[in-house]
Amino acid sequence: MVSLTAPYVSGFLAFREVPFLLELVQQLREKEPGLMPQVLLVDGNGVLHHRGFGVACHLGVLTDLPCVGVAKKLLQVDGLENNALHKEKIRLLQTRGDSFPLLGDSGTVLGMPTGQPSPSLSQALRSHDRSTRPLYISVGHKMSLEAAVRLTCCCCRFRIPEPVRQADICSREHIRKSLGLPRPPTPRSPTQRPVACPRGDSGESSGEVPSPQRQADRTAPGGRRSTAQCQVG
DNA sequence: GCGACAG
DNA sequence: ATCTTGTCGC
Repeated sequence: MVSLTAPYVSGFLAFREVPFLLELVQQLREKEPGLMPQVLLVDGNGVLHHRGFGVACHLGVLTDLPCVGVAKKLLQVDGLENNALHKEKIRLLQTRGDSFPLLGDSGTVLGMPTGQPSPSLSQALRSHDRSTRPLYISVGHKMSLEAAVRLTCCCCRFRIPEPVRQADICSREHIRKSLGLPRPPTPRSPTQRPVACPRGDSGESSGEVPSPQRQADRTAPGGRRSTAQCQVG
């Protein structure tokens, strides 16, 4: 268990969570180097960020590991807006793997279309056939956007890539146990449905690095969870 | 009152 | 993130 002290401030997520994530990676390096992931899926943004340096970049630099930013909501920066046009583009994402580029005003680019070469850095991705809401993938560290999008999609059994999802589930369970709280009901959300995985290739292997976090303010809202993950390409 | 708001 | 309410699919 850890206790987060820094408050959550949009644009400064890394300053709240990175110290704990970094500590976990370092512990892994020291105690279980064989389990060191080749890449981290980070719950948050990479270069899709106010200053082009979100938590996925932050963690990537500090760990020297390839990192992918996997956000569940669009961070509206650099002119990017979750407006009608954006929603229409989302609507046009038909199947798993479909994506479109997120182009910021700065021209510096934050995204590009799947498969097409361009200096883009982030994309809205339909991660699952049965999920309407996209994921917002951005380069974190040492990875191309194309690879980041493909990897993320390959990790999705449901909307949220399994490494992130499992870290989330496991950390919540850990907190629940440690607090002796009653079981939260299993919500039948209209969002996620059990469907098939991407591919059934033989050479599959994936490790998981749950990174539980928490905060312990009495009245303050915001029980925390996990973030980083790994996956073999 | 309204929009923003990674987690 | 968390919380509610409502809908739909299995």
